[in-house]
Amino acid sequence: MQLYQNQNIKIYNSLTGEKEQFKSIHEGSVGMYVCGPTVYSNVHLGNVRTFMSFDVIFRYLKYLGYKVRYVRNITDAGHLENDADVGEDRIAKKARLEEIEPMEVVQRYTVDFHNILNTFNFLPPSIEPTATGHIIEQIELIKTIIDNGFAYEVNGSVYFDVHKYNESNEYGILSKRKLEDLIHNTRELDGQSDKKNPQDFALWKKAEPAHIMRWPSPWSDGFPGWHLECTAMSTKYLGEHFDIHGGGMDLKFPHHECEIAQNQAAKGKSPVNYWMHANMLIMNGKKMAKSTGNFILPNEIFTGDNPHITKAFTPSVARFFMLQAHYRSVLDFTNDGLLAAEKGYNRLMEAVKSLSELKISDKSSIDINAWKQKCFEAMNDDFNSPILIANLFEAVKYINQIKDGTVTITKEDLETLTKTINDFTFDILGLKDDTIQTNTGTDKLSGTVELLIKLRQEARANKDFALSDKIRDELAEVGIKLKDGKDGTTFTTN
RNA sequence: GGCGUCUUGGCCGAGUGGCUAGGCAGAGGUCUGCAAAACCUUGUACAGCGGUUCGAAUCCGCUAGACGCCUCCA
Repeated sequence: MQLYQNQNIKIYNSLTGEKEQFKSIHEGSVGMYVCGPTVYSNVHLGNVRTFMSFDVIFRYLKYLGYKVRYVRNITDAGHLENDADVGEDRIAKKARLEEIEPMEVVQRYTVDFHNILNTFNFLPPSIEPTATGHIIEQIELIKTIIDNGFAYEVNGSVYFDVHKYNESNEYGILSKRKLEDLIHNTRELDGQSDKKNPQDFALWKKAEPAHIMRWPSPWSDGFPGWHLECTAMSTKYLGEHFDIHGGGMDLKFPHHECEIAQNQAAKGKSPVNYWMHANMLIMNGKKMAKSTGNFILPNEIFTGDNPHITKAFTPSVARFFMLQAHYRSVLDFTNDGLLAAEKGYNRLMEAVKSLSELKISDKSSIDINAWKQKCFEAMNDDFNSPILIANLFEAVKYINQIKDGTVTITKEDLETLTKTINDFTFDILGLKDDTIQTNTGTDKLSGTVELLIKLRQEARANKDFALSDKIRDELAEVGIKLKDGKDGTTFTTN
């Protein structure tokens, strides 16, 4: 008996606009595809938030006992900077600017991406396929779409015929757009496009002579269209029809819309049961943009080296901060928000650490099993991590009250509490305890401060408060804070 | 211009047609030589205007504002 058999998960499906009961296609298994990054620059903090949302979803589904195959791709083939028919591909552009090979660009930023995600304690996906590793699959897919009459070749390039597709299918079904509206609102092109209609999108592009990333195909030496890779790779690893497809809100149109169209055109079926879209991360109330300076790199959070924050924050604090907001809400990244999150996070960690010291009683005055079920229900309700965190703080209060003796707990309930809070905090939310370690007496600084603490203790015993306060204040000046607790004095550095 | 989302107390941020979200800050208290820390208790709310309803912050309409997409983006 797996946990998931007792839990009713509801997922907000972007396709229908409603929360729906989750039921996997194959009993006990879940296939989930998430659009990964294009590796042409350092990973954006907004990317981190999106992938974090799906990391938590992945963790929860696994925790419930599902066998989850989580596929997240790396887009390493260059794609054009715009959907008009011209422009440079972004990886090639970066390669030119930095005077390195396109594949060096790809390698550099793939490594950066993995480093940052590791720092944030992400679980690796089950499969992380690359676009350039699936050129053959993409070419085969194009052939099928051409054979089915939904694509045409012009001058070595192949385009998806959106108008033709719309006659028998619904282009815009996901993003709630109408083709006629799109036609009216499309900006004028310069007339140099090979497309029949501006709404058509490229499945294959013939490469200009200077273009380095190129592959042979029946139509030309060229490269695949951006939307195609996800269709090819999701189909290869999850099948023509799978459970969950996720990504950032901004991918809804045109990217995911085109994926649906490609799948319908090639296989005659909609690819996905549940479409999930994570909302945007903004900063100080505005869109993050390098150009305006309203921008922060993930790494700068850990070093504090950015004008928008006043200090460094640990990865878990940043993670905790993000998970305090629901994945479908816009989240405003601010220094004050981080500061508040840090305090809350520390309080949670302190409580978790003190679980082993709690005294047990014959009776419990609190209902731990009801509390535990509330934790599950929070996650069952469209992966509501903020509600889960609120529940965790309810447990923090219990823990402190048990310490105070105003609440009692039995041995069995304490075991349930301990397991549940640990599972949800660390396994499901993916937090780590990276609170500042108090002294352990293992290094020279600790030994020295321990000595001062002892001297202060003696001064206090002798009522020499002038000396004891001097020790405390001057240590504080060099950044060592003393904390007087019930079991003696500890210190923290900053 | 088109499409869509959102507007909650000092700040962040959940949620529901009638019942405490939670965190941070503030206030009161416990502890302390004093403080800090820690812990306990606790006030303040649903953008504005109409409507539906026995009852709406929660549903509908209008107004104002914010954001996103429509062009590469998670």
